[in-house]
Amino acid sequence: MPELPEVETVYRTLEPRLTGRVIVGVRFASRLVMRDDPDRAAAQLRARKVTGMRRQGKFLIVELSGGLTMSIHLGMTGRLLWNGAEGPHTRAVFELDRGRLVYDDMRQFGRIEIGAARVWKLGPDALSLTEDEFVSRLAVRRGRIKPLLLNQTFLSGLGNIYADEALFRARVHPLSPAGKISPARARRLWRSINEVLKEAVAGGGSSISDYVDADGRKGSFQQLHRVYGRENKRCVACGARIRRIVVGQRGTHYCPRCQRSV
DNA sequence: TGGAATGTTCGGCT
DNA sequence: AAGCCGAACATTCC
Repeated sequence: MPELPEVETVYRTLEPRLTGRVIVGVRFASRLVMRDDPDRAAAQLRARKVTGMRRQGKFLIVELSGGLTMSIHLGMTGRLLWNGAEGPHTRAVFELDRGRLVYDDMRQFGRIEIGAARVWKLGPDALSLTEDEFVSRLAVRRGRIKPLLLNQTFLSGLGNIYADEALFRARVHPLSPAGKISPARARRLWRSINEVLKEAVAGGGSSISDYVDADGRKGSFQQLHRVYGRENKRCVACGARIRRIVVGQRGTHYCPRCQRSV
């Protein structure tokens, strides 16, 4: 479900509802999603006020009174639903003084943690990194560009969909050695990343299978994907067949005619 | 039945 | 050290 645009959309729909609310009760229903002692974690959260919220990469960070922080990663199928109904995959419920927040996660790859330990390890957010910074960080890298874009310590927020979409827009082959991409093309890639992320946020994210925002609404950006999920379809730019290969164990979609700079 | 799915982490190897 | 690979995590869908 969640790459930067989807998490940003959840953030935007949730932040106005959550800020200022007081947590009156917490229930964790999964030891996978909450790895610490769930009773202890619930006790730590209870009676705290939400003082603010932010997003870094694919993490949502909830700031609480008393200096406590809770970080939430939606994994692959996590959903945060404002006043949502509980279902078979509900893994946590936060009761607030007004309203409730339901965390639903079919595959349970998501995590809710007290503190922000994993957030400190992230690289710069994909939407806050400057063009010059991106180009210089890229130049010293040895590996291939696609796995690098998915590496959250290099850049945080990009996932499989937007990595493929950004590479297509910049006409960069996913197997290109990152350090050998010319500065001009690296700048174009930075602009493509920014462009596709901002357009996706404007479209409310991509709903491939089950992503919805905190109000249960689907995104629309999947309709504008140019390569992701379009294997064997015509390239929107040149008409060639979109190809799917596996890179770093992830399905990777690209146009063999447009993306030649290996 | 096998494979794939918007993600991350860990161990092993070079 | 960096980077690559495979496996693992859990569940559903085609």
